[in-house]
Amino acid sequence: MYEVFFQKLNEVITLTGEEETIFRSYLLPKKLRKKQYILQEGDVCKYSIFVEKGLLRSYTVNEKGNDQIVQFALEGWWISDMYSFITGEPARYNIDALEDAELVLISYTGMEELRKRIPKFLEFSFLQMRNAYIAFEKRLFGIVNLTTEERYTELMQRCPSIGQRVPQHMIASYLGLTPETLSRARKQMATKK
Amino acid sequence: MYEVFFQKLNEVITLTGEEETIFRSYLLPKKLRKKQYILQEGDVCKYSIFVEKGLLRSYTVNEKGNDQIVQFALEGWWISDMYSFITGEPARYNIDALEDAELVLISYTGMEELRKRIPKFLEFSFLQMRNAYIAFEKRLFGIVNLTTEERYTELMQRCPSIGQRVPQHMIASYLGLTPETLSRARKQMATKK
DNA sequence: CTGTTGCATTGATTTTAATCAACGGTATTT
DNA sequence: AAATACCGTTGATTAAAATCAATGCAACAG
Repeated sequence: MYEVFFQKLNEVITLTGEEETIFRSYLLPKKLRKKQYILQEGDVCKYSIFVEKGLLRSYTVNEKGNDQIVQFALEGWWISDMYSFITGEPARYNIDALEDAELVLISYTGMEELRKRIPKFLEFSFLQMRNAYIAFEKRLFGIVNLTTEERYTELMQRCPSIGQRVPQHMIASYLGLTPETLSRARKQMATKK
Repeated sequence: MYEVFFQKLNEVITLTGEEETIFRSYLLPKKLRKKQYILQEGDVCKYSIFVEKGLLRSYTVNEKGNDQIVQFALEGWWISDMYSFITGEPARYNIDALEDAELVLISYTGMEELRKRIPKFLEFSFLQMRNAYIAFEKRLFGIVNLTTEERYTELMQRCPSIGQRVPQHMIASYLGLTPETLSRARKQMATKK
């Protein structure tokens, strides 16, 4: 159990057997069926979520009733409403499963205790957060500086599996486009080549 | 010296006198005149930069020759090209002073050693990174979900001093707008009220 | 098998912001 | 003090994407 989880952890830090035992006592397994929520807007985000298997997304519903996808999370990725998680305020995002999924949950206090009890995990958390920060920075850069087509191809190169596993209109939403615009952009790209 | 720096640090963690001494040995003071660069696109970002005084910005120049402002940094804020800083690759951003500034620089290895020698600083770095992450998340949310006017007012509320200290066309750039569009939006808002 | 639902595509129209261009005011420089 | 650069505003035009609407297709449920 928790194979992917510990594999990912061990890519960055090396846990002793004892540490791993401590770790396991904080982990909560959770299975999620397609379309099920793990977090709904307005609830407090109690857990930091690690995806062992499957595919999740976080999104908001805008005033017109459209989903605005904030993030996808494949196997080995983390997802949460970070702001709600650390402040305890109601979440602004929904998180649900786009495919049946197996998750590993860690509570806020669980995370705090783990960082205290296993200093290596504090280091992991720092590096993890730094990577997440850089990813956001890149995404922001892309939104400001790249064209629709460039943004789409960038995503497809970075995460080809997203293209296969997620319907196109959700990719459009993630890129901040309407489905129609993405469809036309793809057509453009196909004919250009 | 380094008053603001240690003040900010002590808001989060408490350093002993000895730790502060260690810290000081890693700090590099630097004064910057208005319009001077501390980092230019293509160079490697060698330092994590803390602003003691003054105002910096990071930006890219797009293919049309316009500045695209990524970030402002007021007193007490950190700024760098994080990606270049941790990978050693050439920076994609320029960083320069919008006002005469006093900075505190820490090198990459300096940061690493500090995190090792002073575990509290690792904790600080984690929390700092987490806040930066959340700030980015919010900004991305704003770009996707808020109108031009909402984004502008949000920024002005969050950072009123930016409005006083930064010319409007730079704020437009930060918000991802042309100066003309921001000017018109402001007019709109004024008449609406 | 048949009706329903979700999805991608395409066309026509509207909306929004970018672009191009000009003007007046202010600050800076020499 | 005169010249210059910088800045914000405004108007006219263009370009890009959103919106509205319709169609075809595939998967799925009853």
